[in-house]
Amino acid sequence: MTDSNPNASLTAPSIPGDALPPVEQHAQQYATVRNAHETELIEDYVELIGDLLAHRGEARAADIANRMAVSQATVSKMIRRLNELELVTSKPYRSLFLTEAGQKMAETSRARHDIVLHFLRALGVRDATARIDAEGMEHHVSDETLAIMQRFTEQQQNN
Amino acid sequence: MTDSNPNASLTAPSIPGDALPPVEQHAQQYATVRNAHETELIEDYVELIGDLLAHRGEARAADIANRMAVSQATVSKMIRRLNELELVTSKPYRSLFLTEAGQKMAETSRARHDIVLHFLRALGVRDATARIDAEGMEHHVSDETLAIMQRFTEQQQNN
DNA sequence: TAATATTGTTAGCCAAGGCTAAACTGTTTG
DNA sequence: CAAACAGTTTAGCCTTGGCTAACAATATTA
Ligand SMILES: [Mn+2]
Ligand SMILES: [Mn+2]
Ligand SMILES: [Mn+2]
Ligand SMILES: [Mn+2]
Repeated sequence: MTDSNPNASLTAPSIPGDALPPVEQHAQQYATVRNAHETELIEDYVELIGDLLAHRGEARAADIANRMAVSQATVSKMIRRLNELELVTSKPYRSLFLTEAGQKMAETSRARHDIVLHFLRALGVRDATARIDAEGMEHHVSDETLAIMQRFTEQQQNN
Repeated sequence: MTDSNPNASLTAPSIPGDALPPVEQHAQQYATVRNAHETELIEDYVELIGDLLAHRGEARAADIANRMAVSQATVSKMIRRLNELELVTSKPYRSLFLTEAGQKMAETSRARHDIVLHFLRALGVRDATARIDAEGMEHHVSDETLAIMQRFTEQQQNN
């Protein structure tokens, strides 16, 4: 620390706000986020495949590419990975289907997604905004928070 | 679609739930999330550096590595990138400092983070859980939702 | 002050998730 | 039924964000 510290205004915290959390707790925050990032794309794919099967009767790679706004090549590579994870089954040039595990993941993800979306709407967020926010938030909401969101939404509807 | 469709239960949607959003809107959801992912780690670093400067007077690479639970090498590489983006200034083996742009980003990110954290606590989420959830959620909350969260928290406190 | 401990950097590796271009398969249609 | 079109796959590239191991610089302390 020199006298020419260019952030002088930050070095003497007159009003330091919340203190920093303990190192271990702080590290846990970031670690949990990194962890979520590893699985979230997988969940989005599986959830979308489930939705396409439910609403359209089939899930084609081209639909996924369009709905996600990524290239078909990207989808193709991801499908290979979903296959390796035994979440989907696929025959070349045919519709995708979900394995047991895939169906389970799709249901769980869809349920979580819906709770977050409905919560945001109950809060007063416009539908289009709520959909965008929910798509990202869903992967970072703990079970505890999820339960609270669900209760909140239900109470809102009983008023 | 063959007769041996293993997801038969999903192909005739008796209760199809919400319909799929229009393709363009759906694509926008995923695109917004991908976009957030590009900047969120940068924001976390800058925000943490600002916090360390405010609360500790200096921001060392080792502190960041400890608080984020990543290796020093990872931090070192990231600092180079923050330097290239002109968000931080650094001399070898010395504390980091934020540029003007860095300070601005730190403030914005911190403010957003706090609004989400305080909102979750106001909702009734336990502090430790709220901190973990906020760390991920903050990057996926629109300005619209953020404003609503802030209003909710204030009203909660006036009761 | 010399030895040791701490801190920071660099090099080289990996996986994930994007992309384009090119090849291949299946479907539709003149 | 052949040609054109649409859908799918593959190959090869890129960036991000992790990692470990080896090395360099600074700080501490015997
Ligand atoms: Mn989802
Ligand atoms: Mn999502
Ligand atoms: Mn933050
Ligand atoms: Mn964060």
